[in-house]
Amino acid sequence: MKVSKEKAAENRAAIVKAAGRLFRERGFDKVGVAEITKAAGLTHGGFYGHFPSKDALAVEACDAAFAESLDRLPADETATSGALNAFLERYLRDIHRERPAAGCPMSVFAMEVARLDPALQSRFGEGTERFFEAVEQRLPETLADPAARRARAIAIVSALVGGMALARATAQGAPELSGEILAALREQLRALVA
Amino acid sequence: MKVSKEKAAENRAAIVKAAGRLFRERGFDKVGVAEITKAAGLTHGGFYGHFPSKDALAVEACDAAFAESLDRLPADETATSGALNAFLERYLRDIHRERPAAGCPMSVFAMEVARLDPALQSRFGEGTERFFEAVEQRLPETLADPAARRARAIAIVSALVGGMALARATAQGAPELSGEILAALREQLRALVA
DNA sequence: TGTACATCAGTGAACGCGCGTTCACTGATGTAC
DNA sequence: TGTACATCAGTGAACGCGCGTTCACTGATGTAC
Repeated sequence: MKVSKEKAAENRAAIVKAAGRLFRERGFDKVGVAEITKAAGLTHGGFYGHFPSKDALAVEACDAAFAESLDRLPADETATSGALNAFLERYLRDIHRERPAAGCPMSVFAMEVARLDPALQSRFGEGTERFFEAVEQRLPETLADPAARRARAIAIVSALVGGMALARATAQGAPELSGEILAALREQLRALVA
Repeated sequence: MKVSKEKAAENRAAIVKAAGRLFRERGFDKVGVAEITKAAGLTHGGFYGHFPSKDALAVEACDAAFAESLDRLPADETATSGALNAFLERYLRDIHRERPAAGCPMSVFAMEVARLDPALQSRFGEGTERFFEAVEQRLPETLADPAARRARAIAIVSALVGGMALARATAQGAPELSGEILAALREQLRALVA
């Protein structure tokens, strides 16, 4: 049955939101269109009235996940190592490891993006670039050389993404190691921010 | 038709080898049993005479990939920053980004392992631990504190894994960024090894 | 050493299942008068 | 404002495809005599 334009827009947004959560939790391939629409309170048939394909939804869901994740960076962009440190601590918390569904898209998608839709790849690249820039802007002014600041930001984000991926990969099979990875990064990255 | 025991063992090894290559290239879910056995010069029907399931093959293929990758670390375990630096440079080369099929298993599997077979998860954890230890042993003796050495090794490996994942994810959609990531890590990690 | 036969590695058709996508249909919405 | 009707968001059955797994069969191997 038809539904008001307003309600239809809400339904579309609910699909994107559910997809963002489920894709991050289980990966693009392990979540079906039927499950996503069901999580949004709909049936799968109407999906293609909103999106041309599952891949197109993936692009929007990835974009939304990046936007959500960037919003978690300390709001003020002044170069205070304290604020950036707080962000790193938060990124490396157990809760982030256990709830990828609400977490950083790079730490869950990076390794499958290379094999997915080219449109998704360029959006992912844009999101990654914004992440690098955001971290670079928040590095303390002690690091004066612009090239070094940029490289430092890239190294920090790489360590966050790789560390979180390894911590999740070992969370069940080697829980102590998993916790140790997060602790080691909290400690070592402090030195790179200060 | 039956085949000699020797030939059968060769066939089994060929399946593991092909799986190691194909899984790393395209991911566990995107490569079928039929394609793997075909790459090994066989048909899919005989597969279950060698392995109880596709998951069981994945465990062996992952193990083999770790062994292969650890062999690439500088052979002598003395603490020479030069040898470790050479390994990092090699890890971060373009050729490694372009040929995941022969590369580090962590940089391709880490993000999907958490959703796969528990047996695979513990093997992956063991491989990761061996990687950390290998890097730690090769850190220069300037870093005396054992806890700091261990944390440093974990941070370095995390940055390698995350950086390679991000470089691959952006290789098509943002090629300049992809190259910049590898260059930044080569530069920044030098400081962490020295 | 030579022969007969049981074993079993490998073959290829088939099964069952899940998933992305399509489509005829439904009935509330929102517009034209 | 009220009524008739065209639109179209959403439904649920169905299609086609690929994949993991099974199984009856084949024929070379390797053993027993």
